[in-house]
Amino acid sequence: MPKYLDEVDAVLRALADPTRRAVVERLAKGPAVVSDLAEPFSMTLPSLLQHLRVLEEAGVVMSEKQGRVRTASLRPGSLDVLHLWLGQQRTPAEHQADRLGIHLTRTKDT
Amino acid sequence: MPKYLDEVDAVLRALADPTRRAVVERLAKGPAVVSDLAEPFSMTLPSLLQHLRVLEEAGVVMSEKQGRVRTASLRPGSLDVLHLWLGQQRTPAEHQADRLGIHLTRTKDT
DNA sequence: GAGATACTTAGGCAAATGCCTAAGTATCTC
DNA sequence: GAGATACTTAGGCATTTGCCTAAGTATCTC
Repeated sequence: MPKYLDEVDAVLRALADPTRRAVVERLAKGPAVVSDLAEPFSMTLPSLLQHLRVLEEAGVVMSEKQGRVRTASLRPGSLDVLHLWLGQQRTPAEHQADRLGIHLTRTKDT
Repeated sequence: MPKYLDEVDAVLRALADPTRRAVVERLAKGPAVVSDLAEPFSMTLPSLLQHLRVLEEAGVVMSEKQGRVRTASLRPGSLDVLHLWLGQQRTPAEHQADRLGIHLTRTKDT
């Protein structure tokens, strides 16, 4: 697997979990201290920290400890690889639609 | 979890697996018959079919059976929700950069 | 209609994942 | 420096995931 695809893999794995996405959504609004980050979840601190570690290893989140407090934040641009990958998975029909400026609406009944 | 987030969840879960991403990459080039789809993978047909089912349930792939042959294809626009979600996870700094037309390069040593 | 094809279903199993409790360790506060 | 804080590490456990083999079922081909 090429180097950039490893990154896509790590990022997608990280984002595949709802808890981790919630963390990302929270951090998109700005940095947060670990305990504050954990507060809204019905989950123990160690569990949430594990999620945070996954996000960090995927390069999506970074964190720094000052004293006994660890502050986490989103790593800017870390999700760009996903946009890139997604862009490559467009069907010929979609490329065609792009050229015509048409927006295809999906038909999915749920 | 709001309705659209369920979709994000399903799509991200589906794309979190390398085999399933490879299938998507293949289908981005055009529809394919199940057995042809399975051929490049060192995996039994039933295993690959399971992946295909996950992709279908996530709405990323659709398939149709004619006779004894099932043809799978990407469902156009199914990945749009991801673009949408990704767009919402931009940091204030990134929004700022957008306005200035600056492309942030990530510093990651590996 | 007998055999080959192309899936499909069912069941099982090992490894990965997500979560928890319990017990640290390092700082901070008084 | 004693107790409170804020993580951190370690270990365990149930569920989910990804994969397999074996045994169907529905076409197609001759």
